[in-house]
Amino acid sequence: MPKPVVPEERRRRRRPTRSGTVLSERLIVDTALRLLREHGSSGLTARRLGLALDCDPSTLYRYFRGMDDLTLAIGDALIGQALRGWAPTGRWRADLEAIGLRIHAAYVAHPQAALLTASRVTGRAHELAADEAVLDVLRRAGFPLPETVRIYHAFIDQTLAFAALDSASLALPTASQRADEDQWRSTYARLPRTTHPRIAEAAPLLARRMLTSAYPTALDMLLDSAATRLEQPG
Amino acid sequence: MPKPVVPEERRRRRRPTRSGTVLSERLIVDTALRLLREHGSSGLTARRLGLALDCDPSTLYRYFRGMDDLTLAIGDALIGQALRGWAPTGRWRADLEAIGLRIHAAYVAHPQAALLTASRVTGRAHELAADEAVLDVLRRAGFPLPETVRIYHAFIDQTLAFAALDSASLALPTASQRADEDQWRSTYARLPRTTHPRIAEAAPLLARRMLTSAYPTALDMLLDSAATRLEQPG
DNA sequence: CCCTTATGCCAACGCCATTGACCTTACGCC
DNA sequence: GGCGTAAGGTCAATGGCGTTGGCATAAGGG
Repeated sequence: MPKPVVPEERRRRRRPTRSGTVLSERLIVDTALRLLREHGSSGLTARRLGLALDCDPSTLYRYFRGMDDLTLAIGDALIGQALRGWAPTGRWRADLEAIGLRIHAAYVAHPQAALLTASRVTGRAHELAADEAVLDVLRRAGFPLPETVRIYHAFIDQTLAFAALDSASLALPTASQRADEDQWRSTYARLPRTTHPRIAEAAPLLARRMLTSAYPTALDMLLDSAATRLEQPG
Repeated sequence: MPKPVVPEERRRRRRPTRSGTVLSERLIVDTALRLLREHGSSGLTARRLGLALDCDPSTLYRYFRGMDDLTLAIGDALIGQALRGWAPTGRWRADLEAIGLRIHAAYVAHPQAALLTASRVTGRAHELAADEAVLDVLRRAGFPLPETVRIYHAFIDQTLAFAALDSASLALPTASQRADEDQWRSTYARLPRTTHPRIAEAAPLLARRMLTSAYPTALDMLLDSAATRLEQPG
């Protein structure tokens, strides 16, 4: 049977590690984020984390049931970070845009971590707070309940989905991340007009646009559609 | 130095494995897809693949440079499957809807494999064909070139992003995949009305809707926005 | 101040991908 | 039809991984 994990708020004894550092959930998560940034999305290992914290890898199991549990904690930290200090303005479209862009930005700021967590539903505190905020904005805007739920679902999943996708390309090892303008040119602009005429004519525009995230555009289009329905119900 | 890999079309000798089966790229990829389905997205290992094919794990390195190379081959197979047999109807909105849903469906039909490949850009033949098709539909519909590129980018990334996200939840080990209605009830419906009033009032609707993919909704909203712009340029 | 037990540490297990050396047999050539 | 070559299957080994059970020790409540 696995060792029991004591929840952070119940922790009484704080016994320092042999080298003197005192562990905590917070410290572990922060260190994990650093390792992810430094060693890539597969660079977070119990052994490495133990090395970085100067403790035995097995000690981590006093704080998390396993690496997967730690992963979820990392995800919750990202969401918490995204909404810290946010407050609604009362203008529903601006508020939703802000929430979406903030969450997306928080994930993309830690692409290696986002890759591991963006598609996990944690049900933890920060995530619930974000959901409540989105629903509240929509209800106050005047959307009926079924429409609110419909839009909420599309909104939140689209945000997380783009966060994961955009993180994936950012987290690639820099060797294969020559996905800059030159890379796009060499892949798309050299296609012969005879076989791929549409790509050929669009190549310069594509080369410029594909370097950026499509999330802001997709978000605007989603909000366009919602606004139309608010004006013309049914 | 790693062993050289002979491309499939150059293969001359077909030496059977000790148990008599004759290997090929095709056979390996198909077996890999089966293993992924049976053992989950982390269940594809060289050892297991060797066991299933009745060959030594190291034999696989005669066919692929490594497991990552095999992963890309799997992704290529999925894309090919998505496009097989599609033809445009001339109605732009229906065509885009069909392309999006087909790609999304092909990935989600192999969620464990999709998880590994959906966010990898290959630039290979089938992917280029899909891009050309989307651009062609938009241009024929009458969108100006910059608008075409803008919508294309949002459309294709939205499709892939949702494919990855939806695959992720489908591919979870069945133990933690109690994300059915009961799970949603226990997570969301038990939140007190005092702290999370919006979630509380929406809980029944949420429990039903969150079980399905938000992609069709998000796709419709994107196409709504595009249609509006086509009618009212600028 | 003492006892309990939380918490850190150690050693070990069974996985994993990958490699280099070896061997055997299918095939192209004469 | 036989033969030499090298393609391709196999073996053994390396160093990494997550995770566990047992153990020692010191923190902190009483």
